[in-house]
Amino acid sequence: MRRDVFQAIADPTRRDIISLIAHQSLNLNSIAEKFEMSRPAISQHIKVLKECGIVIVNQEGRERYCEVQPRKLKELDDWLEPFRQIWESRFDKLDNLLEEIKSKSN
Amino acid sequence: MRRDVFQAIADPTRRDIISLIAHQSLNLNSIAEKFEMSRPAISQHIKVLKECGIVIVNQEGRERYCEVQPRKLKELDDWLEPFRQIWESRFDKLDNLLEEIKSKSN
DNA sequence: AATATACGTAAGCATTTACTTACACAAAAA
DNA sequence: TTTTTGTGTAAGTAAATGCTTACGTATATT
Repeated sequence: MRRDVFQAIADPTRRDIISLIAHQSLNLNSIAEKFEMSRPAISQHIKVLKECGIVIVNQEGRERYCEVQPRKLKELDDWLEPFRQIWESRFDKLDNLLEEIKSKSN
Repeated sequence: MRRDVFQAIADPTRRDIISLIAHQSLNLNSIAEKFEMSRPAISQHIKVLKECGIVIVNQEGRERYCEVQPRKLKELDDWLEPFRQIWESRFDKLDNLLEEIKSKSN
């Protein structure tokens, strides 16, 4: 089973979970409350996020607090780096301008 | 069928294709040559990349040149932005340092 | 005109994914 | 001690994914 950051963030629910707990750890039930799917479904998503290192789980009593490891998301940023240089280049900015002009004429 | 940038880059072959043609457009057969899977498999990957806007295809005679649209990858960058602020923060850098020290002691 | 090349796409198939319900179990509360 | 709460996990399932081989078709070459 592939279990990397790219595969983990491919699912929109998992992206929402990451955003939800980015600034404050939440226990599993609190997370699950925010979604319209079953608790076990969320539990399985957390498992994926945990296995690829995006989330770590801190047990406190019977509760499990899920905490994001933002550094792990830097792997995505690193992959993007070479492309960032391209879209920030002058030529790509020109493309952007032309695209804007075209969309305004519609 | 979901067809977004996140899902598109989840597949390692597709990421390799993007990297391969990032700086120079290539026609489909030239791309397929670089991989150990069949041409139709690559064709289907290109279709996904095309449908989500990462790649555009320019036909020249019977050849189809595949060109990356780096701007599209900026959607990823945009999603990452709020997390970038976290991993660049002082606290996360401290975490990083502690992590480094820990790994050196092994 | 016949052949070769560069594709796209359909059909089939094994595997993975994203859920569900049902159940088990440890920790906390009563 | 019994019950409630917070959770993980197993089993089942429908749909999606990533491939393959087979075939069709437009463009170029001979």
